[in-house]
Amino acid sequence: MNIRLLLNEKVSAAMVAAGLPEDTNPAVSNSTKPQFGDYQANGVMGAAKKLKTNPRELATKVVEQLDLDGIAEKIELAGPGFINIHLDKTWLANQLINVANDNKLAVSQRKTPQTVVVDYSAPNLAKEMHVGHLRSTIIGDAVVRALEFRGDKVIRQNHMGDWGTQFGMLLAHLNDKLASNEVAETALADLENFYREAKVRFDEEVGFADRARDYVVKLQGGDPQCATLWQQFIDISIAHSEEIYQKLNVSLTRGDIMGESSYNPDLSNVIDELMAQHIAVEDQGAKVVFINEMTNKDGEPSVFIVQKSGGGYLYSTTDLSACRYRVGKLNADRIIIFTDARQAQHFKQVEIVARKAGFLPDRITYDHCPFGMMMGDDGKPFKTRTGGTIKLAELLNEAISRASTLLKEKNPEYTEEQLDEISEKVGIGAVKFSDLSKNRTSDYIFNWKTMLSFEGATAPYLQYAYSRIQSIFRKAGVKSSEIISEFDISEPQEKALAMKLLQFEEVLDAVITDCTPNLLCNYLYELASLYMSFYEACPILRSDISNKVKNARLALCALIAETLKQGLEILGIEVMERM
RNA sequence: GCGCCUGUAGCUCAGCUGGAUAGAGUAAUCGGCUUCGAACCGAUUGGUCGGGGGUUCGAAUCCCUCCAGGCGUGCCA
Repeated sequence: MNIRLLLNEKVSAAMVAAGLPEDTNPAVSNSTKPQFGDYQANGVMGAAKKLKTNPRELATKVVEQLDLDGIAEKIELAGPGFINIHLDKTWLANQLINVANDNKLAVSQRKTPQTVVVDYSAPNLAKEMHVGHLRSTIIGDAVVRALEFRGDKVIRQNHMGDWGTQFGMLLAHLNDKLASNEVAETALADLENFYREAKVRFDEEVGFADRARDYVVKLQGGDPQCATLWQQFIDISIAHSEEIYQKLNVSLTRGDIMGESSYNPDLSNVIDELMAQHIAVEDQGAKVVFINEMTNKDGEPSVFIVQKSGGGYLYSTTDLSACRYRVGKLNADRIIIFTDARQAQHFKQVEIVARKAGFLPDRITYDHCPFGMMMGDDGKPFKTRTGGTIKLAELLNEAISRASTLLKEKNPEYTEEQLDEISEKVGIGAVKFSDLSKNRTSDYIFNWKTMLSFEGATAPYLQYAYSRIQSIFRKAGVKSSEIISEFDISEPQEKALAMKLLQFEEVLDAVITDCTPNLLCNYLYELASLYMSFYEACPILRSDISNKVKNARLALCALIAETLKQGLEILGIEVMERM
């Protein structure tokens, strides 16, 4: 059920009946103020401008044709030509019954499901996951779950960085460690440190850099000893990532890993095809594509290198191969890639070349969803005082520990076990929500305080709303599933909640179309906030409340709890009976 | 130099297919627990929407320009 779409259709029909062209946009949206009704249609004014007629008169004609019998209780004409729609309370109550009786909360399912390939997380296996990896991982995961909830077929792809040039350096260093009888697990216990050691040797030690480069060539050539070393490295790195995913409640599994190395056998084919089609040409010893659609710093066509002068391949080659694989083998209808904004130009180039080469037919959408870098308080790229980055594991543990402290204060009666379980849900939820609720395509500022806050517009606020509802059911001595779905919308708080509940699908659609989970965060916060106001204003279990009203309010509570739970589940945030 | 992104309340951010009086959280101040959980609710204070032009009935939103910041711009990913 998408009310906005329904009203859009109705107003559109009225516009056509009033003599307007069929493609006129009704522009129905939520009303900006309560006195302007629940929804408003603004399209008449734009149409009037085009036709050079009086908007007010045109709006009158459209309203005459507008048939919202049973849906709206009042349609008003206001200002220069706004059409304000006040929805009918009985109609709203009936819609709520549909939501209550549907296990998908009446969110309509795709009639023709799409196959959507979603590329996200993609940690670099050379390093431990740090706070910068948070965004791609959790935004991607939220979009994935939203797509699945709507009925699309999703194929997760974790495009792990397991094949870069830096691996030569890491392998050389690991080899030396093993030669001096160290065990791989011990050597790699601290990935960050291991990487730093290798980098220092690479920069300073005579001969090491050359050995590192040899390792790259050997690795890409399939040398067995290299492959063994590489595999040890990869296994430990992956285990680390999986630990983080589990803690973060992210749905990625080992089966979703399709690292850069997976495309290695196909890279030469990609080059052959590009050469055969004369899309790529040789230039200064390298194989490149000149892209006329974009320009470089000299105003000439931008250069897209697909093979280095030494014969090596680059991430451009890998991404082209990945594109071909996703279209050809995975049958993608849509490809979504989450990376930071620095790669925006790269993916634009990949798309242009892939389309030209026929790897990516026009019917397939290719969405690169960029997001900004994390900055420090000073607006400069984020670093800790010691110059490093904050490890993701460290941030998560800190969040859990702070939640635990708070929880102990508020509920001293909890057992250790309960404490651990709840503080993990609260702490992780807080971190995820604070990141997911931002929609920054540009850079954003990392802030311990807001990231670890449990008050205001945070995950704990939403979890608290859910727990409060469960508390009411306990007190009433009924289960939410036993409540008869009958609604009585009389108080303003109840109407506001009914409206909000019925907008769940609208929000999900927007999240899926634009890959913006922050809209879902906003929505759930508003829902919880409306519930808190309702909670204060409308008593439920008090003795002077009639059974009819009591039941209706409990039914409303049940729907709110379900929607909160489902919405948070899409964000990968858990709810609990008590907190 | 060129390209992309960004500039909204003290701080962190929504809002951006042009719509009516620009919203939250936080911080500050005040009020509310003998009544369904105060991680809450209510109220007040706080804005030249970076500056300047333009388009029009109407601009935070679209266009131009300037300023500031971030990123990218041929052999890293």
